Amino acid sequence: MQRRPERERRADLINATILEIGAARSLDVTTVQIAKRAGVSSGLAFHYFKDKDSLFLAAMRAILSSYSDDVSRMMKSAQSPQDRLTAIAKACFGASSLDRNTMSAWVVFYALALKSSRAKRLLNVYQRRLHSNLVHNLRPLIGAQADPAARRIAGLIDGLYLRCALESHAVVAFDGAAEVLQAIEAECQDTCLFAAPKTHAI
Amino acid sequence: MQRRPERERRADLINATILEIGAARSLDVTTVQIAKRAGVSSGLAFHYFKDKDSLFLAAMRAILSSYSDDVSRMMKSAQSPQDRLTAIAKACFGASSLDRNTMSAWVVFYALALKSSRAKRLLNVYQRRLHSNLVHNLRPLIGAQADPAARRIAGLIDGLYLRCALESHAVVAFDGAAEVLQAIEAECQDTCLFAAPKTHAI
DNA sequence: TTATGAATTGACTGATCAATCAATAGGCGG
DNA sequence: CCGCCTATTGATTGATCAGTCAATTCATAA
Repeated sequence: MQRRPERERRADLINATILEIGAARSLDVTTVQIAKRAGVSSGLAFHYFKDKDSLFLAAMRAILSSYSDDVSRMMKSAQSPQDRLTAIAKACFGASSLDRNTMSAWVVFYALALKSSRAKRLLNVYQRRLHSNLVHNLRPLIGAQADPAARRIAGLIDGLYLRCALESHAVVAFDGAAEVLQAIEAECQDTCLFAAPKTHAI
Repeated sequence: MQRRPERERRADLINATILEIGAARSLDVTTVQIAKRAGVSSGLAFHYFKDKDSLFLAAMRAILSSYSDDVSRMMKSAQSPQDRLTAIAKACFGASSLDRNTMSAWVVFYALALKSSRAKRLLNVYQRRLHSNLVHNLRPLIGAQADPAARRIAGLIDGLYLRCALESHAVVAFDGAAEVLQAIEAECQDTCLFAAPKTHAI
């Protein structure tokens, strides 16, 4: 019985939840499994989280905020709208987002958002941030077309990510970021203001 | 105890399964619920389907083949590649695909495909057919770029559909087909061979 | 050292549900 | 009308699990 501060225990349990969901590739995981993976008893899981749903939502929040951090970090060093769009695309398909457990959990949480309004609300935060990021950086390039174009780019990101997650291959064979950049370039060709930094060929 | 031929009973049960999954917005539906919705006892469901999984897969197959029929029907009357691409986009966001129960079930089945190899195989059939349809009709327009472009368009369709399914509004506010056509147009602008029939403005 | 309270355990409960199966009902040929 | 076969029923079983709680362990301060 090793004692640790609440902060770390919660983190352990959240992490274990993501790992178990990733391993099972669904929400069909028991609290005993999760607790065991975290190295604690099942009772402790309920000590720190009201119920199983709350634990799932905490795990979802963790994934979304880790993604959010990725985006922020990559945007920091970008100067131009073009660079920032590239940063967004790379963050979506960066190493931490492409972790297999994370990908599976993400898809599972998408499905969860269908029935859980709390999960849906979390997803909406992610979606709105992505859309706003895209619009903000597309507007200098294509003006009023930025909004509908951003909708399409965001949809494309989700769709490609979904397909990645469903691929069984251990390593993903194609570069999602490059695909997204290609699409952005296509969207901008009207006014020809966007030129992809380097990655043209897929 | 009303007797009906096997064919119809199976169809009833499959339909009830989709309705229940749609209502619950998840796979958390009991065989008793499904059977009741189909107007039979739970035992009969197991008489016609080996187990619950088989029933789920049958329902998934029904949705995919209904979508497939939509595409075929709409492609029939199309002559040019442009028209056929338009037909594909419209079929994906046509009335029968946008039925709320069907949309929910579709998303749920996507998640199911993560863990069930049988479900994944069904999804692969759909994905390959869509990709092949797209490539076949893009090639006359953009040649060698058809393949990567088709990957993006297919991803966009999945992503937009996913977002549709997550929208809570009873009626979907935006026209997915128009978005897809707009993206196709953007992909073709290099060579300027594609002009959308009419729907430019979203 | 002892007392206090917080962290941790894991056995237990009550509910749920997939799948089974013996019993019944209905159609159909003889 | 009688048997036979199949469709259909629904009570039952056996397993699973979320969540509870009384008991136990540990850290810390007095």
